[in-house]
Amino acid sequence: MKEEKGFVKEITPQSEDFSKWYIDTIRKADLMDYSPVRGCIVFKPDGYELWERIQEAMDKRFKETGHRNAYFPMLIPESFFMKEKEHVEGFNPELPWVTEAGGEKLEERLAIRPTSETMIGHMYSQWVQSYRDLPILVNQWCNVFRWEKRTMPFLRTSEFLWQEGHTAHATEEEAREETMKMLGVYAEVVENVLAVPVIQGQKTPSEKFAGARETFSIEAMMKDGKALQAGTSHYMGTNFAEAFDIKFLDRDNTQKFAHTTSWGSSTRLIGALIMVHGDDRGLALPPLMAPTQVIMIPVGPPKLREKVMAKFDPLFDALKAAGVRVKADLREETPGWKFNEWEMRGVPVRLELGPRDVENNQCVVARRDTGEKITVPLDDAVATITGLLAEIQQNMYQKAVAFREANSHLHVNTLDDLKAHIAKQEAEGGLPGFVLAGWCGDAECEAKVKEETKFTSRNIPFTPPAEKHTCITCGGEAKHTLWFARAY
RNA sequence: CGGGGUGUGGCGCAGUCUGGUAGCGCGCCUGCUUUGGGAGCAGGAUGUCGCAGGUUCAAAUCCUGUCACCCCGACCA
Repeated sequence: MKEEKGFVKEITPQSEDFSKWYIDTIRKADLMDYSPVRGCIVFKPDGYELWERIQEAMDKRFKETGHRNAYFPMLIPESFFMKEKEHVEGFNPELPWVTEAGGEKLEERLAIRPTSETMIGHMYSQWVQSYRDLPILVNQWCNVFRWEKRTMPFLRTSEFLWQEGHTAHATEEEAREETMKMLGVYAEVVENVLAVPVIQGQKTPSEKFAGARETFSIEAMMKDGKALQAGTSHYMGTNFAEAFDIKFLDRDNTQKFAHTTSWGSSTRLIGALIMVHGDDRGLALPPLMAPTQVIMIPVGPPKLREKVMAKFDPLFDALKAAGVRVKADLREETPGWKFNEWEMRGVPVRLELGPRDVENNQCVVARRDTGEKITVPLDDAVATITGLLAEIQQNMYQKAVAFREANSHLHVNTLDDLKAHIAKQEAEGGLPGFVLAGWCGDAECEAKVKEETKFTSRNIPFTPPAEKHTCITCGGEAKHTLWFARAY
């Protein structure tokens, strides 16, 4: 790896170097560009295509679970925010406002939506009269604005693209079921399509969504050992229904407030994808996500190119016919240059075909995840490659699981133990990673962990170890077992 | 908004202390030779040194002001 030529250097566990690697990688893979507006990014076609794959996968599951897409306005009247106290307090500091239009001052200023609970709550109140109008199962794909203090491409930008699902139900039971169902959809897509393993669990009260009764999240571990919240699902209870007057007449002829949920996942997932699979060669994409799954490169001197192309073109067509997203790189550059370029862009499989291969009726197949190169008879090429793509998808997921396990630490009993653990890892060049600890349920105990170690609570896993622990901070009885980590 | 740092061709930087009219690597363009892991040679193009003012015969360099961006904190999908 020649660094002076402008290529990425090896990942180091230190997050300082890691974020440099991250920025470098996404810039060289041509995924995004910075916009002239602070904290906003431009999605270039290669980056946007990753989002399209996520959208496609999510949308399919949403439809399968009975949801439909709709669209709500981007500008939200200030008075809407005032209706739910926690919600205003949570979002006010980061709202951009429209105060003037057509050269005249507006009588009520309008926020550019940071999320749509308020607007949708307002609309639902008009759509719901009877229990027969429920449930409402609606999702919206849109952009939102949050004027963040610190931004990082994809992970946290002032404007971002996301999906937000908003549902209203007649009963608490049904709404709770919906909340968990959609968390499950997130986990399934992120694990099976993005090949990113996640921990499902419940957020502590201090980390829950502003205005929610309960928040659930999926959390993933990045290659620098930090946690990334990759999706959230909220049970709102009747908080928003009461604030926006979403009432219905039930079977028993009484007025009741609806129970609502919301759930969201964003272009942040692209960041997760990069930070979980990338390596010293740049991006690495799981086949189900890769815009290009197979890159075909003819090799050998141009004099012999015609002979090579006689075998190259039919193979290209055969792969295409088999449903593989294949691309041919016929540029004049030297092969080595092209190999590196496509590795950096994360293409899972490279196929080389040269004069020697034509002679032996074979081709050379290289996989991005392991670097392994194999020779395959031309007749078997399509079957081998489709099989290989599935195998790479699996392997990348398994590798990510193994990485997370290796950097997860169970049974940290006290704050001193945690500090010793962090010091030890830092001294040895390891990653502090995730830590599982008991917690008494007191917000002050939780806050103290953050103050002293910068580890924040991630979530209470649904499947905690059976043995009970004491609270990491106060040593009292642990009501919950909690994942702690440094987080993005 | 507190603490620190940086602004020099498309990208990354040197030059600033000690003023003398701008340089390096990558990239880009042209030509020839190359092509199974980031090619070689030759030639070429690209800068009002963040902005404004000041000092000086002379400012990227010194002084004053200002803007922008980045990093560390508080906030967050």
